[in-house]
Amino acid sequence: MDRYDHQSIEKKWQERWAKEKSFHASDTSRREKKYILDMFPYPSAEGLHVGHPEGYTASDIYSRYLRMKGFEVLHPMGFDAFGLPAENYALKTGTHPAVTTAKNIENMRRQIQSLGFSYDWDREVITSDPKYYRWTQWIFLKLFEHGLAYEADAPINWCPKDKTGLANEEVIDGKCERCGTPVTKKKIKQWLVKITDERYIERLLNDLDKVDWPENIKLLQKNWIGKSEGAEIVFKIQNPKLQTRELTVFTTRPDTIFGATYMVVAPEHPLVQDALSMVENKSEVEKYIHSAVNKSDLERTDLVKVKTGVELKGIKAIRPVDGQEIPIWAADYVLMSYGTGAIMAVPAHDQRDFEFAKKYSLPVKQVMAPFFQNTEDLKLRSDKPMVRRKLVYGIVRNPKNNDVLCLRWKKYDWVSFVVGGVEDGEDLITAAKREIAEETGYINLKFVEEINWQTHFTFFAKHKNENRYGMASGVVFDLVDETRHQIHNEEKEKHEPVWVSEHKVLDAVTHLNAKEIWQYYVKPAAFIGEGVAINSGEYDGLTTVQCKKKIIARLEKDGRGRFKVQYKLRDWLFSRQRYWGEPIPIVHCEHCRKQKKETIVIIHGTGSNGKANWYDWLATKLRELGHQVIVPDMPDSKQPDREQWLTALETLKNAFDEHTILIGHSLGGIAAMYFLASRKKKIKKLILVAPTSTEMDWTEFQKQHPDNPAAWQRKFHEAELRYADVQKNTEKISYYYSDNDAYIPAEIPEWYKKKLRGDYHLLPGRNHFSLKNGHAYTFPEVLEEIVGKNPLPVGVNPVHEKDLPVELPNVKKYEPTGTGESPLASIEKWVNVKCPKCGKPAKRETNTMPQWAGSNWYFLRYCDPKNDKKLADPKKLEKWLPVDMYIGGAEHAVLHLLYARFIYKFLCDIEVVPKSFVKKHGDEPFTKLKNQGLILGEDGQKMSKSRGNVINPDEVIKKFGADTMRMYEMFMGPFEDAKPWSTQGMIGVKRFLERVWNVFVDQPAQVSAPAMATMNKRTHQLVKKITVDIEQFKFNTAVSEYMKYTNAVAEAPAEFLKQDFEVLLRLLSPFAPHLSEELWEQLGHKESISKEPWPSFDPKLIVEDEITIVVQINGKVRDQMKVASDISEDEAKKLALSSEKVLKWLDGKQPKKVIYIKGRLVSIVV
RNA sequence: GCCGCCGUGGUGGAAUUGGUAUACACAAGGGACUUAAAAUCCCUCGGUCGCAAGGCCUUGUCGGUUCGAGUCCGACCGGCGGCACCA
Repeated sequence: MDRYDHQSIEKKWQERWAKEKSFHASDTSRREKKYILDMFPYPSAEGLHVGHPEGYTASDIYSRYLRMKGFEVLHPMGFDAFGLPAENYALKTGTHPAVTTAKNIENMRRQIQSLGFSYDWDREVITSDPKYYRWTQWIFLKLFEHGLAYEADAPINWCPKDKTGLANEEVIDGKCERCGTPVTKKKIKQWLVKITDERYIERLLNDLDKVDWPENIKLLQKNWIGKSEGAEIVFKIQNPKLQTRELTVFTTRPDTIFGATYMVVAPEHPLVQDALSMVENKSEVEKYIHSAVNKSDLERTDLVKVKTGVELKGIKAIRPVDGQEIPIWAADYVLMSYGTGAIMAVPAHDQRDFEFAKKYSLPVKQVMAPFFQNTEDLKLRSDKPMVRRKLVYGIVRNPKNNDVLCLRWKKYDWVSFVVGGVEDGEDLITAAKREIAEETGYINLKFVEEINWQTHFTFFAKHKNENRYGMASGVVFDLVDETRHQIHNEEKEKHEPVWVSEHKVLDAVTHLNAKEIWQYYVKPAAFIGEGVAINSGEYDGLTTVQCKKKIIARLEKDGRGRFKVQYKLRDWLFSRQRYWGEPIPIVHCEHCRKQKKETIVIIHGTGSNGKANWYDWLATKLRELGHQVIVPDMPDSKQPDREQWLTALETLKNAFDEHTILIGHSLGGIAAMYFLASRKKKIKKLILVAPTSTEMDWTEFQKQHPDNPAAWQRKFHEAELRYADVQKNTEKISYYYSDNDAYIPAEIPEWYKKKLRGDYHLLPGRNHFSLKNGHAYTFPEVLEEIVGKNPLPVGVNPVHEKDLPVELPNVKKYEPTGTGESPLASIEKWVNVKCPKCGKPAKRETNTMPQWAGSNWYFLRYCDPKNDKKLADPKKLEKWLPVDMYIGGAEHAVLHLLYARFIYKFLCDIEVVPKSFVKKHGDEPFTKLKNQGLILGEDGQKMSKSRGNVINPDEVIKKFGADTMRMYEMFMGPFEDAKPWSTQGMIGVKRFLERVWNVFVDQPAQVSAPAMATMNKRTHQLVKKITVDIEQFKFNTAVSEYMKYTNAVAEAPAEFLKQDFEVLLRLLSPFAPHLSEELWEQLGHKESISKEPWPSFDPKLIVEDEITIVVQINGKVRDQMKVASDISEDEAKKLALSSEKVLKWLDGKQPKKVIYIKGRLVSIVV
């Protein structure tokens, strides 16, 4: 036999596998399927990186292993071929990106194939192929149809010098990668995908629990989604001249609302512009806003530590719970992009607000007291009464040496400050002074400061035989001189004064609440934990959790707020101003846009406002679709006056024409009718939602609702209402009512039915369509009535499905336009098209999709890569999905994996993936995920051209062979860890493979011996270990196991037979397939080793008959003994205790305890 | 700052999940074969004391739980990754 010539062997087998399509995945096979997926690469000009084969080898080993185990394995490969580098190269050289890309793909495919991976190349997908991106575009159309893709102004990174938009990767340290100019933000109209949609976001969060992924990746996604629960609270703004009457904030701590001492809005907040004309410090505000808005991201993050802001002088907000007026500031520590862009600042309980308040001397009001519950001997006793006491800590400092006066308690192991009760009518300072004199005798004290900080605690007061609830704050004094009064004996028995150095106070003091006060005194900070409400009126004494609930309930009742869930996740920016990407299949049509849209006016009911109930939700939805919506706050809504309301509506008269839809809820309904009856012109539609009526019995109403003064209502409904005129002045009437409305008796809708023609909709169980009874935040029925089932924005028209793909035009120039538009915008021939809706001249969308667009669904296409009728045949999807194992780099932990999950869920929802399948397998695409660790350069640094530590896989393969490279990459270390490359280390693996080869050369007798005897025990053990290691992705220990095994063979070759070698080759074939195939063939087999079954082992044969047991004395190994593996506990102990060494170590002493761990050790305790 | 992960010989790493720490490999040193080199094979290889038998110490540092800790708990030190004013 020849020398191990890896080059010719590897070439031979790669050609044979390709020719015979050895790794074809059959769609029709009856065998159980497995789908093993690699993250497909970007075809870069540099070609393959040594990092790629790590993941590919692992997945290849796993795939080959599963095939041998009898599974039908889908193991595909493709290319994520759209992207920036090809476009940048085109800019430089004029070479078409398609050409560059094709060349790079060819090279990379060759490199990948030279490693002998078992891909089914017939299923290759390339995202830049029109046959592929046709379906990427199709998915976009579906997203658009379902309201999940929309246009909005969004900021892009903009290089003012190059006049071009930049991708995030092109921004290095806040500067343009090419010219070094600081990057600014520019707002342009862009496409966004609504990944935050309520139909998806909770599923994206919760379904993480259903997948077998590394915990850190799941956590990364969870944090990225960033869910927080709290409340949305509406603050009234007192200045009547402002258009903005309200400021809505989001907070996770509604329980601290009484501590909101000021408001902050982001510099970009609309209130700022609105208020500008009437603030007293206009130029100051303007200056601040200008500098804040123009700060780059870099500057904003750089200045994290220094918060800046400016007060909007002359404008105040009103705290809803107690009507307190508080100032409003604009500051860039509040971000427009999160929540509502405005906060209520609670400096006592939020660190950022605290820093800001300190800097600008704003009041800090504590409303949550830290609470400590004492345990052990101070534990509360349920049979004793609870007494609340106000306490004060008297902290005395000696200015000469900075020592602090403490008390050491004699009966207990305590140290505290002087502490005592505050008597009724006594102020803190007097009380503290009195206690200090009584307990320590010091009388000459100089008042320094009151620590305006309360802590609460409970304990059982033994001396009084009662439970105590203490509320403590502190007063600080300086010691003037050491004059001391006599102390009572009673006090002397209890405790003694001790002086503690100020640095040691925290260690010395034993009471947690005293420590807390001291800490606040030394370094005041916000208390962000949970506690007990104080200074909060009727809410005092409630815990944070209780207080949150009560305050939210109160705000909801008042229509001033509601429970709210907020996420950090933003919508997915889905357009790029680039050439080399999928064109967005949309046509913008001016003609369609110009068609008149409806104006919608919503009139609220008694005691409500325009933001309450479902009004805001409906208004937002309608505005998103391009409608004009007016939701006026009606004057004096608690005591509504008809004439005032009609006057208010009269001021909106320009809004009423034949396109107007008027919605009135409750009293707003009757108001709408009075208004309509007084007019001469028609409107389009009147929608009445549980309207009141002139027929209402207000006496009965008052009985039912004693807290709701009906007098105003009665007065409102007194005037005559000509229902015929109402009917006359509207094209259509639509009426919504409920079957359990506490305010509108059931006969009222019946009465209306006779009086007004229209569509009457009964919606059971909806109460009065208001917040007070239930959670009427949304009203999808009315929305659908106005805009239809799947509303689309006007003038933005999707390309017909049959016209897909919208192919990229062939161009010569790739320069950006300088306006921030895509290079496609200048290709007039392509841009100008007929509107797919009206046929008039229109323009194509010129933005292209981001790279994620093609990569978030490619694993579906592998199931049916050539289908030109559908994205993929449902039957084939059913056959292969979900992906059983997905392998790739952790850098895709958040974006790619989140987007892919989202798109997959969407495709499940629209039944591209069959419903029955989803029901059975769920809607998570990747059951199991493994991240390969980074391969570093030989210097332990990240590989990079500039460091010159890049390893070229082509050279490695040429010199050492594909099998050696594959095995070495597995041997380097744990699959998921980062690890440095070592060419030296590879030599060890190469030697190993040569040894395997030489075993056949040197031991022909044994190898060819007839396989009569049973397989070696060592081989059984090998089968077990390798099987377990592959299942657990512990490839590094698997390789070491092969090495140990061959070392054992080399030591005693005569003990191993042909069948042992055959098993070794089968086990080795996933790791080193070329060598294994070659030797397998040389052993006389005709069929490929990949078609062989995976070896099995006999568990009985693995057990050694003789094992070594260790004897420990007091935890130290003192002896070893060889015993039969089935030795009993008693025998083992007896044997251990009789060992010579053990006797010597025991030295006559009797063992206290003897522990036996089966098959491991005997532990003797002396 | 917050969240997560990690720290074992000269190096990459192993350790049956709480049970003989340093498997397997690389490097280094010594030897065999050879005119020589490469290749190959054999021996040594955590530290320290000892002629030896053997003892003592050792998994970033300190402390704890346990018969027993690289593994569990607490504090600290150092490194890596993610997020970064998210109300």
